[in-house]
Amino acid sequence: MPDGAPKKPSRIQMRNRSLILDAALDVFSAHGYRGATLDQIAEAAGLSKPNILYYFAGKEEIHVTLLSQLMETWLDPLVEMDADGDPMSELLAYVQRKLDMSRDLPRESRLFAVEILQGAPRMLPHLQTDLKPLFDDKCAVIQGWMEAGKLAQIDPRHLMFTIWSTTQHYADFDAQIQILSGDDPMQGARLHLETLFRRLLTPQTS
Amino acid sequence: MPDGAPKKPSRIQMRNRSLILDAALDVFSAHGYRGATLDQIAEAAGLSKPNILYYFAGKEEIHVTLLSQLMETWLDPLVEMDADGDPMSELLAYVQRKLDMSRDLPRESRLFAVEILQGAPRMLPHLQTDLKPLFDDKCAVIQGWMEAGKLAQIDPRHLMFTIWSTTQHYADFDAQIQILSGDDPMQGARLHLETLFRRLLTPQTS
DNA sequence: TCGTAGCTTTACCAATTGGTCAAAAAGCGA
DNA sequence: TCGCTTTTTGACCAATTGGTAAAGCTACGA
Repeated sequence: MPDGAPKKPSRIQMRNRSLILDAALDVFSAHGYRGATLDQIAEAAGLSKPNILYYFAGKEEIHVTLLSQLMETWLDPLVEMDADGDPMSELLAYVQRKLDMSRDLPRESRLFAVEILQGAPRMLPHLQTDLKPLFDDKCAVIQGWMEAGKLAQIDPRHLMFTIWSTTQHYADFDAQIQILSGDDPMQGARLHLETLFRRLLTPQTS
Repeated sequence: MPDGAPKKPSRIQMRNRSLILDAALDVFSAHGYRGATLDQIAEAAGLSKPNILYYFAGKEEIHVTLLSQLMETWLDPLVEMDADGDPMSELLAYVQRKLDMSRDLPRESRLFAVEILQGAPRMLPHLQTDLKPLFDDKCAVIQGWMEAGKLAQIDPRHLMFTIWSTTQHYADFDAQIQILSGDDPMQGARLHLETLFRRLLTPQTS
């Protein structure tokens, strides 16, 4: 029995674990951590509650697993922003990738939002170790672009906040947007944000 | 016993009801409706649980009362936007008022956010009857300003979404911002948003 | 000062919660 | 097919939940 061998998971394990995580994503993103119940998750997954606890040690482990997986997905669009590419194209492409995520992964966006809203009790370490260095790095890249005259001057950190808030808003506040928006909001959002950030970032040759 | 007389509330009633609502704002904004418990609210208010239920019929009534009161406060900055004022000043002032609310009333902002995030189950009627007409009205005003050449052209509805998301972000995602922001974020936000919306809305005389 | 309306508390529900356990069932390699 | 591991289940538990009932306390006008 070599101690480090984690024993590859069976097909059943793979299937049920992802069944559970998918159900948990539904429930946690809709009710927050405290508002979610194992019974809801079990029913949504089509499994019995004790069976859920056969695959995960407890409610918290499910939540933490979900958040850890999400962190990667969430940072990916920012990682892809290339310091050597064309500044305006890179930033606009980043905005579009973030907007795509709001459209394609609204549950994940809400899970993230509700966690931060509640003070990020289970995610502060992740934010410190994963997000913070990446954020500082990319802000420096943007600062460099601005100093090179490729983009209009603006505080890079607040620029990032603006990108995040405007794009994620379409997932997180969907209920409100559905009420106020006439036609398909997402198509309009695409054009709107493209215009917004182009006007904001186009350098003025005085 | 004249039936329509609601009998003015005593001083004790006034004090305890507002004590409860303030405590409930803490708890609901931090955990959402399902995640909040009457015991938490009772402890935060410094009253016993049965005493809480003497003033409110139940958990839901507390929540609904809170949301109803909030709706007024929340719409007020938009109501104040004057169709007869200077367009650019009016819009920039609106942005600053919204940002002030994020700084001064972060709990209220989060209560609103968490309610919308979870599908606005207890607020859809309010949004329909209170927010929607006001929103349509103000969008028409902005549209008029743009057609008069006072502001650069952009979809007024998405402009409103952008104002809401960028300003409320500083209250709702405070936990994240604290990690990523060096100095006081609010002062930076003020300047950033002023620049942002000025660049976005300044008409280009081609 | 006393009575009564308004306020508060103690004791208590029934339902739901996260979680346990042992036994049953289902897979599955030989 | 056998025998063993993995998976699933039903019964159960202590703690917490929203809420109730009734008794006790307090303020305050007559």
